[in-house]
Amino acid sequence: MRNLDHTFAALADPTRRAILARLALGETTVMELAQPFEMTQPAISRHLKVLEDAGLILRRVEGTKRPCRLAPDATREVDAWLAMLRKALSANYDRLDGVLAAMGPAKHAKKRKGRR
Amino acid sequence: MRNLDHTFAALADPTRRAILARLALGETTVMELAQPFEMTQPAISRHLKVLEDAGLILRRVEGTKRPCRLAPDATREVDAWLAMLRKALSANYDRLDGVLAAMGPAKHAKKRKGRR
DNA sequence: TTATTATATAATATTTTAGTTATATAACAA
DNA sequence: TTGTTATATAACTAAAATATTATATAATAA
Repeated sequence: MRNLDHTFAALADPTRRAILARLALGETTVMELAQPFEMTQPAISRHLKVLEDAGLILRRVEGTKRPCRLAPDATREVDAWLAMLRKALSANYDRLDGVLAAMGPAKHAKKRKGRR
Repeated sequence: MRNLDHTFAALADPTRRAILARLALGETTVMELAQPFEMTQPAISRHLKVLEDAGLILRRVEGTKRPCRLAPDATREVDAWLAMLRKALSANYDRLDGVLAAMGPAKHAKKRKGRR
């Protein structure tokens, strides 16, 4: 799951998320991406490399430009992993639900030693 | 969106994802969490703090123990953000679909200057 | 050819992260 | 009270990430 590391890490940076949000509107060049940020062009190039390595964007060559776009299956792995968590959460919720139902009202004091 | 930073960053570490996967099975203590890892207890405590700050887990006090569990709405913000991306991706896909349909077969050479 | 444009890469400084050991604290057991 | 258990915190180190400036490269324009 080495790649989940990269993908989540790539998503953890606000500049990179902003870049992705911009790319959600469609393909653009590096310069165009860099413009709204108070950051040098090399910094943006590095961010793009991180996004590319994470599998979040694709780049093609067009003359001297390198237009970027979202990778079609960008969030697939991440989605799968989060789905696991969500499933666990709803399972836990159901379990709690069952426990509460089984206990009925006002039968809360169980054998646990501590306070609650 | 400061918190998205924290949540994604927390998810970027394999140890922390393993901890979450373990918690998906149910609440446990710090020691129990630490056991499968080749890592000291303080290291695990720090990971737990990161997860807590990211809103991914909750902790309660039970005597000398601090049982952890998944936060019920752990992935909510993250899910929302990723949903935005997915939506954009499918929109882009539909758009491409439309373009291809409009072009019909074998009418690919458009006005763009470069090779393709 | 030479200049310009769009982008990448290298060297470097700064900050952040992740781990370690040592130590503190609070609850429990004896 | 004293020792033990479960966990947290501090001090520190090492490694990784982020940004900067300076420079390289490759395509286009003149």
